[in-house]
Amino acid sequence: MLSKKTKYGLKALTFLASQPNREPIQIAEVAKHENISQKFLESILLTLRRNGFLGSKKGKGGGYYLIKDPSEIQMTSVMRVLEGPIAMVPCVSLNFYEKCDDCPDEGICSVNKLMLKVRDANLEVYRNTTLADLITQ
Amino acid sequence: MLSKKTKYGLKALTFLASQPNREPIQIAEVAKHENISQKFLESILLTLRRNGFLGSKKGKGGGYYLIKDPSEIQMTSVMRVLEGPIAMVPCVSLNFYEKCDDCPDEGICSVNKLMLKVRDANLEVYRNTTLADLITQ
DNA sequence: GTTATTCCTATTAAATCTATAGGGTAATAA
DNA sequence: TTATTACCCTATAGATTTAATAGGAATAAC
Repeated sequence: MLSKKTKYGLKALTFLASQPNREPIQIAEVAKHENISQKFLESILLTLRRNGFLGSKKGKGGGYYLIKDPSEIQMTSVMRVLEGPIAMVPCVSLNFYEKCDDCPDEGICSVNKLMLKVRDANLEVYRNTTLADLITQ
Repeated sequence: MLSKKTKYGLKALTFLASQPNREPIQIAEVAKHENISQKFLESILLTLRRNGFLGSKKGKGGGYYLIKDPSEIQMTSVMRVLEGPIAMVPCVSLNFYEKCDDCPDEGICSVNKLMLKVRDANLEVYRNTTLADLITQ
């Protein structure tokens, strides 16, 4: 299952990307427009800012805004920041590799074999989809 | 993340599929060979039997065995039984469709748009992979 | 200085996953 | 028939993760 964090984060990014300009938009406005708990969204937007997707401005007239062109934001990076590893098991993860402690040999592991295919298929989708592709005209 | 239930279930299926014949194999033997808690595995094998993947024989000399040819067992059905829906959100699920309560219109939802692609990519993998493909010769 | 807004930490509530406990039931061999 | 073996089933506890809330600190505009 996709976590609500990722779901909300994607919706927020899309909303910001669909703005006519890059003026700061308040958290409250995003939350209202996308039906998201404002406090929860607050922490999500913070994560997105810390990871280089958003800029922010404090005080009156402040808010969040995209700092890249939507067509330059790949879903691979968005998913990794919000949802975590793209691989379903650590032993096939490119960025978060870990050996399974219960598995003596990855080379003959059926789970490894299947999840490698799944990872590649997902990567293919995420690499070829940018934020710009998700905006409905 | 892939649940341990699915992971263990896949390993058990592969182990049973790699047996030279279809004689019953005891739970204890599967558990030992695959480093799985026997009690946990017990419930997983039960699920697999109820869903038509395995047969079982009680009493002395009993155990579990495959009742289909490994090449006829698609990963789509295995994953649905063990892991649940293949889709990451209910609004793009083929077998478990549900409308998102926070989303007014799926047609213009960026999450829906992205997860549709992901679902299709995963289905493609699962449909084209059978248990036979996971056995290492 | 007042107001509006983001920023940050900690905590709680709920849900899910993993595993264990403990026995019940059926089949088989002798 | 008796003992044994092994599957069958339910309940529950512990651990982890997720989702959301609370409360205030810092910053900027006016």
